[in-house]
Amino acid sequence: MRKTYTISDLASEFDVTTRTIRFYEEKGFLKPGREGTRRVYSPSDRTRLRLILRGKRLGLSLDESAEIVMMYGSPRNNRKQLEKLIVRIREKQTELKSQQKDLEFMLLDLQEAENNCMATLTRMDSRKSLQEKT
Amino acid sequence: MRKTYTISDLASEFDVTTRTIRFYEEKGFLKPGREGTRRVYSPSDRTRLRLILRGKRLGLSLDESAEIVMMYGSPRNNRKQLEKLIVRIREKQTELKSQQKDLEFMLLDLQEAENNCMATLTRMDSRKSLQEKT
DNA sequence: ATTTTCTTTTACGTTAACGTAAACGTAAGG
DNA sequence: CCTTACGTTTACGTTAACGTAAAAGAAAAT
Repeated sequence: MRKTYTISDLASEFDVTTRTIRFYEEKGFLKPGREGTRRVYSPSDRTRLRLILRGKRLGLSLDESAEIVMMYGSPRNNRKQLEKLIVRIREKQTELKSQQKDLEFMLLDLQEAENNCMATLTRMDSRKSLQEKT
Repeated sequence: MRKTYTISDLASEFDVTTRTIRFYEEKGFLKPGREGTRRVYSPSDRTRLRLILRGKRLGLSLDESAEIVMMYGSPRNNRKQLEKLIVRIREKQTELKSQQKDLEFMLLDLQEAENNCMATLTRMDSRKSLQEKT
């Protein structure tokens, strides 16, 4: 028997509100089953949610996130569409790689900032220990 | 003589509107000089803008971006504040490194998606060439 | 049985990050 | 001098991504 999840299972697992999950459904990013009136989420629903949230953490809009999720879920049949999809995938890869660069530079800047702080602290310490010697 | 920039210099260089730049000033992230009524931007203003926009590309809010910019601009005098700053810097570094992980995984997923697409295309090709042989 | 806990739908409210427009000043070019 | 281009402030509008509240049903706990 396949595992399923309630809406609050997912909400607490991913630390979002149920409102958020319902909102994603409204927008068409999730299509859970129903048990009577209650929503029932499959493992694949769960994966989709996880991927959408990952996209969000990277600063993508919901639409962008959802597009990417579609990308790895869709075994297109039509050749034209497949070729278009490949183009979009490569565009996204390029964007993300440029974002990687931004991240690296920001980390370098932060490292430098930290070093400066540490150096200042060290200078304060050495001055203090000099004073103690008097 | 130090170089300066007009608001539209910066707007066109970084591909944002002048409204955006004035908005950042309203929020206190930029404090350009004035020449009469006109805004005059220094190289350091320009750098701040550049860094804020880089933060935005990474999905940070303006406040978060601005906080980071403050981090590498501020030679604090007070020891307590310096220690706090170092803590914040390390927190940010941790966040960004986790974001790096997300990025890597998303790139891997996209690579896999691309491979699948290519494989499908290849299969379509081979079937086509078989048909041509009949 | 009833209180609490979870769920549902519907709908209005909120915040960030600008967009857009009005109404006006100024400076340079023809 | 007039137009054209760029600048200013003020203020209302917009979109995304939910938050929040109301009103009601169902199930689990006491």
